[in-house]
Amino acid sequence: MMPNVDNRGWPPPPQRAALIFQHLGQLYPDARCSLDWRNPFQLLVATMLSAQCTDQRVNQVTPALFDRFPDAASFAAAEPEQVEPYVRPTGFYRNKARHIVSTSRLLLERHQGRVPKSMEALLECPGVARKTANVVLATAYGLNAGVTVDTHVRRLSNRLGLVAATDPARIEVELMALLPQADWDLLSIRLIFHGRAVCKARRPACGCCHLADLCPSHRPEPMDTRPQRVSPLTRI
DNA sequence: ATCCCGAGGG
DNA sequence: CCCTCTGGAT
Repeated sequence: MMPNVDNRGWPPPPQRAALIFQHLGQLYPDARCSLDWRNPFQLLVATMLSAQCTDQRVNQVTPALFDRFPDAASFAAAEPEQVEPYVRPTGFYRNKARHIVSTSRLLLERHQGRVPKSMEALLECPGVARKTANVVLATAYGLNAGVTVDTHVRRLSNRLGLVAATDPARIEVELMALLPQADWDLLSIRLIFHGRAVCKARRPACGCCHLADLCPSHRPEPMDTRPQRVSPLTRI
C-alpha cells in the first residue's frame, strides 16, 4: 500500500508540524501580534482594519482614529461617514467604517461597550469572523479558541504540506488537530512572520529558508539567466 | 463566486 | 501594468 503523499522519509504530520513549529520558534523568538493597541476594544478595531492590508498601515491610521474615537461609545455615537476618512488608507474603508460603527453599537447594547471573551459572542459582531475573533481572544485575553487562518497561514500551511484543505475553515480544523492547544496562537504568529520575511506570496525566498529540509514545496532559487555585465576591470 | 478598496512592490 | 496585504458579507 503506497502512501498518497510524498513522505521523503519525513516523520508523520503531527511530528513534522511540531518540528516546523520548533524551528520557527528559533527563527522568530520574539514574534508577537504586530498591531498596536491599548485595550481589547482597540485591538478588535485594529484587527477589523487589517483585512487585506498590512498591519504596518493599520498602525499608521490607528493613533488619529483612537484619538478621535477612543472607545465603543464614541464610535456608536458616530455615523460611518465620519469614520471613513480615518480608515480610508486601509482599503475597503466604507465596509470597515460601517462594520466598526455597527459592532460598537452592538457591544454597547449587549456587552456594556466591552469586548466579549467568547467566540460565539464575537461572531455576532458585524465584520467579525473567526480570523478576527481568534486574534482578539488570543492576543487580548490569552484564550486559544482556535488557529488564526489568514492569507499567510493559509499559504504556508499549503506549501509546507501541513494541511490538505484550501479553505480557511477546514485549514483551521486541521491545524488544531496537529498541535496542542497551547501552541495555536504562536503557530499562527510564527507562520505569519515567516510568510512576511521568507515564504512570500509572490517570490518565496526558498534559497534562504531554514525550513527547506521540511518543505515539500521547496525549490532552488531560479537561476539568473539574464546576460551578465562584465566589469571592464576584469578584462585583460 | 463576487464584491469591497487603498497603497506599495516588482 | 499586475500582484499582494493578519477578510468578511452577499
